[in-house]
Amino acid sequence: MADVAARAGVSVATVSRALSGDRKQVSAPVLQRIIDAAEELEYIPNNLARNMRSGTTRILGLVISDIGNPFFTAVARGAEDVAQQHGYSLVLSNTDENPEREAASLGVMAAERAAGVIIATTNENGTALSRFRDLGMAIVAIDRHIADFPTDSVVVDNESAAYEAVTHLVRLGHRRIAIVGGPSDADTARERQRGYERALREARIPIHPELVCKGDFREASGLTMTRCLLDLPDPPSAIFAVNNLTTIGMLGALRERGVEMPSTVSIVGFDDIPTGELLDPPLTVVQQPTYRVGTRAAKLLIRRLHEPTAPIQEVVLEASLIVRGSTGPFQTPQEAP
Amino acid sequence: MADVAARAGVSVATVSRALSGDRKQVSAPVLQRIIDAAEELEYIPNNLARNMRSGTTRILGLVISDIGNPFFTAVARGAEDVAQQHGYSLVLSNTDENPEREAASLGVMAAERAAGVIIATTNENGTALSRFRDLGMAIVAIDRHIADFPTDSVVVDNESAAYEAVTHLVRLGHRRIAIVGGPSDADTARERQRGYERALREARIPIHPELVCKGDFREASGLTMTRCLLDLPDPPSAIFAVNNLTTIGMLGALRERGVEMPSTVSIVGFDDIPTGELLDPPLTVVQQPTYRVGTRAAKLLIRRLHEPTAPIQEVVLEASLIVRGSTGPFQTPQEAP
DNA sequence: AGGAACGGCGCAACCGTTTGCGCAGATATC
DNA sequence: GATATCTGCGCAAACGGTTGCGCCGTTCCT
Repeated sequence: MADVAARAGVSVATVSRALSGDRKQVSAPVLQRIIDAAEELEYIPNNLARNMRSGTTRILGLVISDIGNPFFTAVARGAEDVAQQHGYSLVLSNTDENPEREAASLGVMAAERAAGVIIATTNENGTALSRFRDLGMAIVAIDRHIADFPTDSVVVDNESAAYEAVTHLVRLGHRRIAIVGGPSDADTARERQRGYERALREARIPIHPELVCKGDFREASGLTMTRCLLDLPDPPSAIFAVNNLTTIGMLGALRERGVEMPSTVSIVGFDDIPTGELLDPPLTVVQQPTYRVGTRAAKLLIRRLHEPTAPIQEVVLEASLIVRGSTGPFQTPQEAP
Repeated sequence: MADVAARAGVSVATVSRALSGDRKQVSAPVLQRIIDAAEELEYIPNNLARNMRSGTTRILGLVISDIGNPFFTAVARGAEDVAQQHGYSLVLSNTDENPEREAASLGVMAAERAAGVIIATTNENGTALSRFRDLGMAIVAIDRHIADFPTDSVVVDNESAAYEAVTHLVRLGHRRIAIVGGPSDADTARERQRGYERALREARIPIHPELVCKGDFREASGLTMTRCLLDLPDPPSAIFAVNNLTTIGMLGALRERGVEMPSTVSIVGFDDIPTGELLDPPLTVVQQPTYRVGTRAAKLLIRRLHEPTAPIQEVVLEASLIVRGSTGPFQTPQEAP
């Protein structure tokens, strides 16, 4: 900047004002000289210095378990799009659901003086999180709420969506409907199970404990839980899988056993998988507005940066049931080939 | 930091040395006092200031077309893993193959004083790129080389992989083998086509121009090109699709026309798709070591940061053909049902 | 015992911007 | 024509660390 100032024959203060401060404070001819000089010198402002002065950056953190999970991939894309539009950068951090890595990530964000973070927390370290809020960092929770304290958040109406999915199965005549669930410490898993239970209750179908499985949202757990269900003396005629990876594991188990969809068993998954409609049969799923989760979260975060005292906002997005080929009318085992 | 210094009864210089400088320059008792003080005050060092002094950051840029593309998702995951291991942060930027957005992204990285960038370039703005190299930013090219100047890079041996894929089809007895290609300004597309041609030439199969299509690596182009091929008076018995999105589009076209794999047409795709083995039939693909592309690129970049004058290194990774169910022996049309 | 070498610490300059304040000259006000 | 107001710009102090240099006290060597 000193070079630019010298070349334009003014002080650095004036250059600063011309390039980023009040343009009204500098006269037209001088402004032009400065712009030309900056151009010729290929001047690139140093954000480090700028940010140090202002005490904050235009960096947003995205702390998630795994960018490889299609859900988070779409979230990341959405968040980055709006961040870029508003002149922010997005830094990515994968935690693999590991609370220590999550805490470390937040530490990095704090050291880097990120303006705020979007986080899908493991919820096992509210203390670490609250420390960073106390530091003045803006926080937006996605997918799951943060246990101990309220923040801006954008979540999906899991209960309604699960209810709708299971009701769809009920209407097709199924009565032995299993749920291949998630970890009970994740509120998303609990909400989806609640939707499952409400749908059955409303249909006056008893809830059989042996049809209610709990896993860890990973592919392997979907595989093993489905095997267990198929080994039951009276296996379910329909299965509801509570997340995308679980669904993929489940499909593996069905293929392994040669079980046919939807004739032998109907399948509905929560959260779409990338090639869901190319599968045979195409998968019936609850489709989450993943991209919009990302965009809304980023918008919420940026809004909070501008209005730190605005009331806390909780955005609930609706998921929608996409009926494709993996669900069909109940057939008694005798009917099946 | 001044607070910590006051509490420990030393100068800020000593605190700095204790916390990040030469630990040997500070005595054990003082060191302990400083560490305790920092702990109690919940001191978080300000990287902005630290970086401003040193003139560089521990931020790595990842500039790609779309994190939603499974190829880049895996690359990002790999890169972030090694970045995190080495204490770097990864900032993400999607360009959608738009040269202007690419240039803008690089501008942001430069302003943010990123230590280096990993980039899959559109190659339409060598000038913008070279400017940033001249600025002293380390650059690692992935997937594609950078047109005008040499840099560290990690690419896949596209030609050999394509050759292997097409040779696989030849060995199965296919002679009318089509290629659903990419844009000719992408060297990955050209290399894959070269592998295709070499395989045919070696098998003494003439190259029919009507079986050589060119698209833009997107799903829609895979769809339309495949339709054209199927409409041919003498349609191909096997198709080689040059990237993952193209393959997905192709599958859509085949399903739409009710064409069966592998009996009517054999399919091999370049670059695996997430649920490739769950499809019916499971897809035969050339599997790229995507995650390793990311890790190697990040390692290369970090190495260069430590040894700026090291000779330029070009890493070529091998892809491998995964034979699954979508390719089978050639059957004359009469044989097919 | 006197000087050299060394270990441990503080002083102060520096990194590149932003911004409050002050100053000079031009313009408006009475 | 003197005073008040405004406009355009420079001076210099921050922001929060790092680091070369120098000072002091101790230990080691002869």
